[in-house]
Amino acid sequence: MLDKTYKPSELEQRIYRAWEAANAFACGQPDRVAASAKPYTIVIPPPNVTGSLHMGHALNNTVQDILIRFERMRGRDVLWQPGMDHAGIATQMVVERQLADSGIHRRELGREEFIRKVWGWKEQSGGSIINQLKRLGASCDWSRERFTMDEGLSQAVLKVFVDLYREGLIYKGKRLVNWDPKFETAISDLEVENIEVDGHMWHFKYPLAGGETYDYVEKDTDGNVTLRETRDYISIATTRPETMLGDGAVAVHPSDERYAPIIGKLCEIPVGPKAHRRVIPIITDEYPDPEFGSGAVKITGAHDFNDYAVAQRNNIPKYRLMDEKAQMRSDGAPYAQAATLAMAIVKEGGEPDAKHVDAINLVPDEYRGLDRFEARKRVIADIDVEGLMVMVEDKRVMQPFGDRSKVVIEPMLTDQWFADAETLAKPAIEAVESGKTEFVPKNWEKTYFEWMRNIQPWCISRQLWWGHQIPAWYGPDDEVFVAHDEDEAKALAKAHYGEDKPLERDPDVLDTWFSSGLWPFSTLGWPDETPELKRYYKTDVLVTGFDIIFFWVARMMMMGLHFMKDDEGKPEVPFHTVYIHALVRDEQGAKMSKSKGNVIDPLDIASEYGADALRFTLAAMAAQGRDIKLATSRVEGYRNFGTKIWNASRFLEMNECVRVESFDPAKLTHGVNQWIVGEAEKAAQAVTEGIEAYRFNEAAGAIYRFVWNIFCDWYLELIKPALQGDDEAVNAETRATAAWVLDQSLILLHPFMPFITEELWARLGEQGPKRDTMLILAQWPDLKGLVDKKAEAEFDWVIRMVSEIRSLRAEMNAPAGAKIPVCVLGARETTAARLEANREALTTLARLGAISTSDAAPKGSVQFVLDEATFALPLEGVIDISAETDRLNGEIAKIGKDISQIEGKLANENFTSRAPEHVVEEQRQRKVDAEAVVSKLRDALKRLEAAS
RNA sequence: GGGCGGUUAGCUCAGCUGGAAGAGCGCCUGGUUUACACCCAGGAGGUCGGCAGUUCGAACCUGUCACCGCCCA
Repeated sequence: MLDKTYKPSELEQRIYRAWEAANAFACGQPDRVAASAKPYTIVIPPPNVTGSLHMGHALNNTVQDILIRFERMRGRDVLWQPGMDHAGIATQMVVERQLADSGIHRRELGREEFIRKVWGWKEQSGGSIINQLKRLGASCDWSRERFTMDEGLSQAVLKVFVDLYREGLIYKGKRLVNWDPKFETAISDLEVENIEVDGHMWHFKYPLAGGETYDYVEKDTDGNVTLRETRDYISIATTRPETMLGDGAVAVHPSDERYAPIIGKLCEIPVGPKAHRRVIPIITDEYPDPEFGSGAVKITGAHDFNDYAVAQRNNIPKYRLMDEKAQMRSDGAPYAQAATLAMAIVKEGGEPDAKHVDAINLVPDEYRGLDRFEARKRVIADIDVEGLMVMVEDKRVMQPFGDRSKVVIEPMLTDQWFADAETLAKPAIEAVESGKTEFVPKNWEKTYFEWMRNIQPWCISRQLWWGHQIPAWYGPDDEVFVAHDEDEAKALAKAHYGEDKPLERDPDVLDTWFSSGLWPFSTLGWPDETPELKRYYKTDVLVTGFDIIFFWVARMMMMGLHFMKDDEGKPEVPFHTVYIHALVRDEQGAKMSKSKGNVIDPLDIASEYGADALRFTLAAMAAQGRDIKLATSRVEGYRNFGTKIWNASRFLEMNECVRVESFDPAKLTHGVNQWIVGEAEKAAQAVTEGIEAYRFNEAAGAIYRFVWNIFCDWYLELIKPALQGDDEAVNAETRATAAWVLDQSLILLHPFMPFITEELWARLGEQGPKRDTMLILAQWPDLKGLVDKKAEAEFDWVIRMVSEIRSLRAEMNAPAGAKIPVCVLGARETTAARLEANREALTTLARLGAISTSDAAPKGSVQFVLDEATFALPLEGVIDISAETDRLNGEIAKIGKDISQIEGKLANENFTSRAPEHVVEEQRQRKVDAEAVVSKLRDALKRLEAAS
C-alpha cells in the first residue's frame, strides 16, 4: 500500500541508482541498434569544472533531459553526451588561492608541479556539478563523460591548431587585447563586464608647440558666434589622465571648424619633465564627436580600443605604458632618452616600426613602477600645479572589469595568437541563413548574425599554465615552428636552418573555448574516425541560454563547419537546432547573483519540494522568448501536483484497479471509459506536440490539466459509484481502464517528473502483468482513434450539469449534505438517455435525491437551462422567491446583451459579406442557442411567478 | 547612441494562424464526501500600458508615446 504522501528525498537517489544499474542512460543499446533506431544526440554545453549548479543549469539540463527522455521513450537511440570544460582562468584561480593559503606562489612550484596540483584538485573537488546534475535526474550517458583536457580531446585541439595555422587561419600578432592585471593574462571581450561607475572627466590644456596661437571661435546652431578668443592651447578631455603619457596624437573631427586653423600643427603633452616635453601632431579623424567634451581627443593607441583604431588609420605610434601587473613601466632607457626617440618618430612620420615603438618607455622616471591609479593622481596633481587643468567634472563612466578577477581591465598591446574568426564565421553565418541550423525561437538568429557579422579576430592565447599549451616552438631568432609535437617541430626547424637548433616552446595556453568549440565532435572521438562520430554527428539540438550564444553556439558552429564533413564531403553543422531558453530570475525579475543575495539554490528547492517539482516548475514556466521569474509558490503548487498523481495511484490501488494484459482501449463499452481514453489520446497528442515544438510549458500544462482536472476531478469521481456497484462486467472494464489511463499518464509525465513516475510505475507494476521495462525505457504512446464523439458530448454534458447544480446549491446556501431532488422538464431523447445512463454518478456528484421527468416544475424551484432541457430543483422554504426572480432576470438580461451584440454583427452587411462563412454561421448558431435559452428562462420565470 | 524584449486578474505568468479573456498562487464562502487539507466544491477579481490607424472584427497587425528590462557601443 502506498503511503499517504510521496517523499522525494527518500526515493530519488534509490531510483537514480536503479536507472544506472539498468544501464538505461547508455547510447547504442543493442536492441535499438538492431532495430535500426534513429540516433538522437544532444551534447551538454560543458559546465565548468569549478562550477556548481545554479538555476540556469537546472533549467538548461531539465530541458535537455525532457528532450532526451522523450526521444528515448519514442525508441530513438539517444546519446546525451556529458562532460566538463577545464575553465582555464577559473580553475587556475581556485588552485592558486589554495596555494596562497599555504603561502606558496605557483612560480615557486614550477609549471609541471603546479599542473600536477591542478589535476589533483580536479580529482578531489572538481566536477561537483556532475553529481548535482544527477540529483536533478539528468539521464546523461555518464560512461562517455569527457573533459576538455582529456588525452583524446587534447589531440583534437592540437590538430585543429596546427591545421588552422597551416591554412593561415591562425596567426601571431601584436594587437590590443583585454588584459587582466590580476591574472596577468589576456582575456576575451566576452569575459569583460562593462559596468558604469562614478568617475571624472578631466579637461587639460595641451599648449601649442612653439607658443603658437589661433583664433578659437564657437558658434550656436544658427551660426551666430557665441565665443571668440585667442588660444595658445587645445583643450582635451579624458577620464584616464595617466594614459596621456602614451599619447601619440590629438585628433579632431574633419568638419570641426573650431580647430581647422591648427590641423597639422604640434601640441605639447603637459606632463613629464619640462625639459623633455613631448610634442604630438594634431590630426583629423572621423572618430572624435564634435559635440562631446571639447571635441578634441587624445590618441593613446596602446591603451584604448577606439584610439587603437585611430592610431592604425593614421600611422600614430602606440606607446605601451604599463607592465603585466598594470603598473607603470620601469624597463628600458631613462625617460629623457625615450622622449628623444619618440620625438624622432614624430619628425620622421610614416609608419613607425611597432617593435621599436614598444621598446620605448615613455613613463617619466618619477612615475615608474607606480600603480596605474596612483600614477593618475600624480599626473593630475602635477598638471594642476602648472595651471593647465581647465576643469574636472563628475561623470558616470563605463569601466571594463574582469568577470572573474573583478579588477579593472587594461587594454594592452601585447603579442598574442589570433584565429581569423571572420573567415571561420562566414560558413557559420551561411548555415543559419540557409536554415541548415535553426534557432528556436527564431528571433535569436538576429543576435547571432549581429555578432557573427561584426566578429573580431579571436584572441586564443592566454598567459596561464592550466590549459592546452600552444604547439608552437621558437628558434633562436624567434622563427616559429607550429607542429603536433616537439619532434615534428625539430624536424621543421632543421629543414629551415639546415641544422639542429635549440627550440623553446611557447609558454602560453589556449582559450578554454578553443577546446569547447570542438565539443560536438571531439567528444565523439575526432580526429579518429570512430563509429560514434559517424553515428551521432551531426547532433540534433544544442540547448543553451541566450547569454552564451556567442560562447557555445558561435564557436561550435565555426569549428564544426570547418572540420566536419557530411557524406558528400560538404561542411556539416554541429546541430540542426539551437534551442535558446530563458534566463532564470528571481521573483522580482532581477538577475540572480551572489552579491545581491537573491540566489535560489536549485538543490535547496529540490531538497524541500523534490527534484520533480523543480523540474516541472521550470518546464511549465519555460515559455519561449521570456525570462523565468521563479516563485517558490509555483514550485509548491507543482509539488502538490506530484502528490495528486500519487494519491490517484493510491486510490486505484485501494480499489483494485489493476492493469489487464490484453486491454484494448478501442474496444470499450461503457461511456465513461470510452470518454476517458479519448481524453487520454488528446492529452498524449498535446504533450507530444508540445515537446516536439519545444513548447515545454504547453506540454507540461497539458499533462497537468489532464491528470488533475480531467482524470482526478471527473473520471475518478464518476467511476466511484460503479466501483462500488455490483455490475461485474462494467466494474472490470472500469478498473482496467482506470489502470490503463494512469499508466498513460505516468508515461506522459515521465520526461518532466522522472522520479515519482518511475516509482509509481514500479509500485503499480507489482500487481497485474509483469512490466517489460522500467518506465524510463517504456514506449511512448501513439494513441489513435480513441475519441468517441458521442461519449465526448455526453460527458461534456455531465460535467456542465453537475457544475451548474453545484453552483446553484452554493449560491442558494443549500446545506452541503442535503440531497435535493431534481425535476427535468422538456428533456428530449438524448438528455433522457444521458440522465439514465449516469443516474448514479450524477446523484453522487451533484448530491441529488430522486431524478424525475415531468412537464410541470414543482413549486418554489430554482431552475436552470441546459441545452433543450430545464432543470428544476425544488428548494421550497429555502429559496427567496423574489431573489430567485431577480437571478433569472439577471440571467435573461445577460444573455439578452449577448444576443443584441450578435444581432449587431449579423446586421452589419460588411460582416456577413466579408467574414468567412463559418464565422458568420457560428454567430447565427450562437444567436439561435441564446434565444432558446432566454425563452426557456422566461418560461421558468413564469412558473416561479405562478407558484408564488 | 544601436539592437532585442516586455507592459494581460492583488502576485508570477500563458494566450501559436486576428473570430466569445486563461492558469498557478493569493483572497472570500462552504466542506470530517474513508485517494489526496500538499485536498474538495463554489465565488469575487481584467478600460489586455496610453493614443492613433488597418480591418466586418484587434490582447494579437501597423505607427507613435510612456515606463521597465537585457545585450552591444
